[in-house]
Amino acid sequence: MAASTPVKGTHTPSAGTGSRPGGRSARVRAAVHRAVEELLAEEVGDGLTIPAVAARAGVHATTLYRRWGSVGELLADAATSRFSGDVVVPDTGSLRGDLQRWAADVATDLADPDVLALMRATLGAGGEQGACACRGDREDQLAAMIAREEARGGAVPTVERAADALLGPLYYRAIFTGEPGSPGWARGLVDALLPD
Amino acid sequence: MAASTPVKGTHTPSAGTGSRPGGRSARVRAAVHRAVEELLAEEVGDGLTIPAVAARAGVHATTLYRRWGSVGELLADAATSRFSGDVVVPDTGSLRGDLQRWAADVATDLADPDVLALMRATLGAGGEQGACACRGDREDQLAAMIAREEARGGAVPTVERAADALLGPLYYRAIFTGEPGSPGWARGLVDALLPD
DNA sequence: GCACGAACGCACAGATCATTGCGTTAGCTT
DNA sequence: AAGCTAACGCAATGATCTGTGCGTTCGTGC
Repeated sequence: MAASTPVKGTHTPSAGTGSRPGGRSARVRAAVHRAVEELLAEEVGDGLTIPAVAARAGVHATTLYRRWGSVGELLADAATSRFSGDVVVPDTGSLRGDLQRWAADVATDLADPDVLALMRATLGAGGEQGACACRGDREDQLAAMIAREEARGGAVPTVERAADALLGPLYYRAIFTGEPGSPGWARGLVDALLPD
Repeated sequence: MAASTPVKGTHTPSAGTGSRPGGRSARVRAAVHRAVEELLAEEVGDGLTIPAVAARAGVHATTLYRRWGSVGELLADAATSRFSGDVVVPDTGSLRGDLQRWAADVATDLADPDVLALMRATLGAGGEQGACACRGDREDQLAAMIAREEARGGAVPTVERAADALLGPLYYRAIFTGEPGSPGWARGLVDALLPD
């Protein structure tokens, strides 16, 4: 590993489903993802290794080495699977209502210690790719709500500004401080963003 | 490591200077910290191991195992050392000026890929302790600037609100998106926080 | 200067991880 | 229903990491 990363090119790195989405592959993938979350919840944190995950999942370690190659890619895959489609975009009729509801949902999600552990581990081992996986499609959801309000003819902030004012504090609190924000606090962020 | 963490209690975990702050210990500590940053800059990322750090620092691996015990504590220590006292609190005479200057400095600091790699690795392996180490004393600096303005008799936001509006976006962009914010963008955050 | 003790270097051993080759199972195709 | 092939289980092996005991070096206090 010191000299140069060997550029292993032919195992499905992040696709996951592969070319054969059939029963067994999907079953193994689900079991592995669950094992990752369970082990991280038990604060093994540092020493999350391929053999440990394999043992917990009831799968041979060889399979993990072949399908994912490293804990970094494994965590990135698990994070992608966990953070996609877990929060639905609300539709309350007003931008403020949508954002408040959505921010509260995100805050609740980020308050889960298991989610936090998964995010931290993914950030550490997954590098750039893993970091983006933790965002999931939340910027897209934000953009969707703003676009809908704009279609209604309302005054809207830019997506960038909204991400700064909402996702920034939400993720910062969850990751860097011991205490993640409450849903009520998250709704307050929306009030700070939108003009009174 | 599967059974139970052995509760090693008697090595200085995060103090660093220890009971003998003399020449050699400090020299070793500095060399190790530099080695950590160098290795992380070379995107070893995942496989940052004690032996690798030791070899790079020109120190025996035994020393690292004894002083730090694990990569998590080592990274937390390195992060503490790196993120303490690197940004000075400006004094421009106005809160807006102070915050703009300070936010721009933080943004510049967070734009360094080496700093990013150190933060990501620390978050992953250092757990809660490492995560807080990445904040350094930035909330304190924020509080200091706000307290000074308050002593001048100006209207000030709460420290909590300022952290949400400034540190949140700054850290979120740096960690979760590929592109860290520019100093100009950081100054814009201050304008969004303070009333016109 | 001199003694004391903490921190380090060294060599060794146990454990765990990473990787490969081959046989077997199970899902897809016709 | 039968063949084909991807994906998995299994066992073995080399590499790397983790931890320990002992002698040595260097910083600190007298």
